[in-house]
Amino acid sequence: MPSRSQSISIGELARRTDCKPETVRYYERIGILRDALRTEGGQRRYGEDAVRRLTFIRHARDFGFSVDAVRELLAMSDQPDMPCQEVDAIAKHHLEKVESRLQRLSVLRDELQRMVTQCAGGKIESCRIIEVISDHQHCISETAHGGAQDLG
Amino acid sequence: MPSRSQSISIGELARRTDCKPETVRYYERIGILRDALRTEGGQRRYGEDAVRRLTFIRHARDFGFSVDAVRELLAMSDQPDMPCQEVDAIAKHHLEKVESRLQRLSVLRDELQRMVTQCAGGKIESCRIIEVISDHQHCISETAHGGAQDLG
DNA sequence: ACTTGAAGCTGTAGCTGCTACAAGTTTTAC
DNA sequence: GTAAAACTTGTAGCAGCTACAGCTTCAAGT
Repeated sequence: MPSRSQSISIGELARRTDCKPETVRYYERIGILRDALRTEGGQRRYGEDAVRRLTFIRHARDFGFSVDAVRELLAMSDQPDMPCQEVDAIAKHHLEKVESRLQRLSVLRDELQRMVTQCAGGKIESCRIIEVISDHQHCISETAHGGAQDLG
Repeated sequence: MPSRSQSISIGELARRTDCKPETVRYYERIGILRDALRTEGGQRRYGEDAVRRLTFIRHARDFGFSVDAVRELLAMSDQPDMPCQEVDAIAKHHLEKVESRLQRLSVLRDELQRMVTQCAGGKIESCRIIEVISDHQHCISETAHGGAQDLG
């Protein structure tokens, strides 16, 4: 059983784990945070265990693990006696994805760098950037770059 | 005026630009592809100009430009007499985003690499990976890694 | 000319991972 | 006791497509 004192409000939990109350409710809805205890008036109250669990979730998300991966990691961390091969596999798989993304992004960077430096600053008609986008022939790599979504 | 022969079907257009008919319709709906001519029966028919425009769009997307950026780039490429400063600005801005993303991803890779290599392969209880995710103290960088979404 | 099957049409819902309302209720502090 | 802050649920929105369902049209073969 978790700690006796279930006195943390959703707002405080959010503050302590650097996220928003909406996100906490979202995690509850999709089932990676357990349903919270409620006050008589129906508000959620949490204990320290929830802080730990949510910290884990947020941290794993920071590492770029998908919510599904986080779900698996959580399930595993709830089974401390099991061997950690699967944890290892998930992490390695993720690492591979990060590495391949890194590869593609750096090709992209080179391509962009090249096209920016080659722009002579004249008319659009003769702009190197527009030219390169118009015609893949101008690219270094023959294959698609694979996009670069979510660069926020 | 574009070419006289508007005889390319949406499927063929999609094939020639390496995307799907749904995507073409989507681009039309959001207004970056002009409304196509229609057969009597209501099917879309395109000319070579549409192939060029869609190629531009897809290629710009491959470079990671957002749809909004693509919209601006298209508007500019339609004005060949204008100076290309703005094109340049968009590309540079994008390059910066790619570079900062690269930075963060490589920090992430190092972190992941470290945690994978340190995993001794025992029980979850003592698994380095779970440990690191649980406690940010174990990380090299003090700040958040910023996520690594969409690594597909 | 007729049939068949592929390809097209519209409209809507789904994906990820939240975020942002609106309209009402509860808690907290004074 | 009251006012403000924080909470509640439910729903819709973001990007950039993708995937249906249920129907229509087109192109090719006979």
